[in-house]
Amino acid sequence: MKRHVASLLAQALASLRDAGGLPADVELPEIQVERARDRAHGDYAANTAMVLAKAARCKPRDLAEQIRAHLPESPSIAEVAVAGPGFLNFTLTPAARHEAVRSALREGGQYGRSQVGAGHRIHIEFVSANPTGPLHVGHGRGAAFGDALASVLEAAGFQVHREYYVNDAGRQMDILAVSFWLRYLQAAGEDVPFPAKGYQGAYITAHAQELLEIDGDAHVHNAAAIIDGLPDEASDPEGYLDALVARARALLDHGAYERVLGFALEAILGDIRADLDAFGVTYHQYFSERELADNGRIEAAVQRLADAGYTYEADGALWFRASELGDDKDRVLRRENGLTTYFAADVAYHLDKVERGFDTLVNVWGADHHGYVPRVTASLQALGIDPSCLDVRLVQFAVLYRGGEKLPMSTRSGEFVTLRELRDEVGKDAARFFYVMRRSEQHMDFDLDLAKSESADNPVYYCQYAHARICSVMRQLEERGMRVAADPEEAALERLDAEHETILLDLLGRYPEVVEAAALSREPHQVAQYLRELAAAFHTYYNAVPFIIEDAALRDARLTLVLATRQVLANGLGLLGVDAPEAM
RNA sequence: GCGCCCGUAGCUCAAUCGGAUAGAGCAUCGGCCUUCUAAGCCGACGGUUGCAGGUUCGAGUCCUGCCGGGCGCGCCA
Repeated sequence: MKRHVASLLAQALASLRDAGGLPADVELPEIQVERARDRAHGDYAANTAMVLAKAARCKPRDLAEQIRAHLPESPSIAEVAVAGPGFLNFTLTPAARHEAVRSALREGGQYGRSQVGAGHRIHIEFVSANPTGPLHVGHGRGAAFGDALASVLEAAGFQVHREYYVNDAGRQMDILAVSFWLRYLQAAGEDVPFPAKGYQGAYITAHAQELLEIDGDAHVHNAAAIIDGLPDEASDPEGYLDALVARARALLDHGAYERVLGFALEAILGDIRADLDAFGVTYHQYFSERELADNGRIEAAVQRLADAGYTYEADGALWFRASELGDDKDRVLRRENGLTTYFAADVAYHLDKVERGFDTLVNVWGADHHGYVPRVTASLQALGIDPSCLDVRLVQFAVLYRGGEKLPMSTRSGEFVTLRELRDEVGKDAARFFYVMRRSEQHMDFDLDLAKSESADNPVYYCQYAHARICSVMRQLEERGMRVAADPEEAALERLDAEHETILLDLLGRYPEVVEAAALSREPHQVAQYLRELAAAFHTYYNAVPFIIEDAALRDARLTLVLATRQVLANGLGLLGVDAPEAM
């Protein structure tokens, strides 16, 4: 409908220009049509006349009048008015308003979906937490946001690929393997000390026990052979850890080291997948950094940067000239010890995404990674790729509150709330809705007590209750031996003239525009905001007007409206990964 | 010190590419269940959009400078 109005305006401008009402050389602006914020301003408003007034050397309101006079007739538009400083306000005909209800019921789960993104292939990478421990609440917002955004993009017709980048290479994997092995040895009865810098979590101990049950004592070495000759841990904890890794590699031969590492990785990644699954988050692909390295893709990417003339050697390392492309400083690609950096892998990863044919790359990152954006952008540019294809969505952390108290969050001390604990406490639906309710760049306070509360204060229940209430109305209807006339096309929607009904009709018609806007601006919170508004409009209507009444035609009209509302609630909640229950 | 994000009602947050009188919820106060779920509804109160300039028909939104909060500034990932 919005596009329809825009096209009417475009025709009017062309016709006005042909008639000499506009200078022939004037450049016609992009037509901007927006939903009127105020009902008194009709349904749609256009600022065309104000934008064009200066170039046309004409007063905005006069120009608006001329445009209005040249607007073609439309069966959807009841009235066009010039208002304020020069707005053109369009009011829809009742029939056009009713179309939303009929479309929602005709299209069902498809209502609100569009094709604006057709032809585009979007790669969206989110969460990508290191596979060294369980997901915590810091990852939760990225998960909820990324998944909802992917769904919203799909609804707008984009072809979306959801991916999790697994950092399963490098030193942290060695530390994981050693931590895991030591816990395994302890489970087997060996008295080995556990390093302070190892991964301390109980999840390691639990999975190490599983390895012992499966592989038996195949990887057991006595404690003395492991510790003898290692440097002093207290004076150099990192060096101690590296020596421990070297010792483990030496003792665990014939692939045993890889076995332990692989087992640890699979176990932890399995936990992460299970958590995400229970959170309603799914991926098309888990992309392994190690495979990238094993396939020579990292070396190839580094070589491409070198070929492009963007590298140099200094201090024994290979550097990328990031500072020539907008970054603060140059960045190391290959260290003095010959190993490539995490950044080098990331260059290769982004190059790989582009080579897989995606025209847009969306990265959902924690806000603490923002300093990393310029160097990735620079690398794309150096590789001859237009960096505007990359959109990094920075997600701010949410601070959890319980009983008015801020919950401590520190990864270092292991004092973090896991995503699983959050889900156990407030449920998947509340967690997901709360996370996407706010703009991702906005710092957020997450009130656990509120998310748990079964009250009107809780926006999740508020929206879900609206859906459940409609289901309840339908059950009541059936109990009284009535049904809604089967064909919504036949419903006498012209009987819906109460203010509450007009508001609801209006909101239902807006839904496709909300989804489209949320997709194009990549802001899924717009859907959450809309759903609260829709639920509020429904609850108001419910309290003001009885649905199950004697007048069959009016009853059918109202119930048809209500059924369409239920459909839109379900569709919108679905995009956010929140269930739409039939009863509370 | 430099860079990025944020600052909107007492609190948590919205505000459609720069659009018309800045909106919700909570809290506070006052109403509404014999009637489709009160997990709901109605009303009242509440604002110099951190401060000062600038850009223009029009600024919460864009630019500059301050103030305040968060994050980042490794041959870690």
